[in-house]
Amino acid sequence: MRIGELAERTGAPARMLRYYEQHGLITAERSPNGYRDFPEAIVDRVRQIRGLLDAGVPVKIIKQILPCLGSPEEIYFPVPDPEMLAQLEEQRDRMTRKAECVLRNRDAIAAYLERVSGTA
DNA sequence: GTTCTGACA
DNA sequence: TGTCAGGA
Repeated sequence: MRIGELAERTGAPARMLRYYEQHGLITAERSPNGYRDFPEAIVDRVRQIRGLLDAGVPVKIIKQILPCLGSPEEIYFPVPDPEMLAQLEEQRDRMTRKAECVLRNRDAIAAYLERVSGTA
C-alpha cells in the first residue's frame, strides 16, 4: 500500500511515516515511480511505534527494542546485551517517573472537578 | 490527484 | 510536526 493509505489506517501523518522510515523504525519497498510501497504487516508495526512514542520512548530506544517485538506486545531478548539493558533500565525508570507525574496531575484535576461540580 | 525530497516561521 | 516549494 502507499503512504496515504497507511497514514489513514494508522492515524500517523504521512510526514511522520517518512520520518520513521528515515530513522529505521520501518522499511518500505519502492515502486517504479519512486513511491514507497508498504507491506500489509507494517500497519501493526506503526501502531506499536506510535504506542511507544506516545509513552515518551525516544526513537533511539524504540529502534533497539522494535526488532524484539513479536506480533503480540511482548518484549524479549534472546541474547541480552549489557549496554542495551542499561539503556532500557533507564528508560523504564523515566517512564515510571512520568507515569507517577501523570497520575498526580490526573488526581489533582479529578479533585478540582469534584469540588466545582458541587458549585455548579 | 498523490507522492517525493529538502527546508524552515 | 505542519507546511510550502518544485518535480515527476
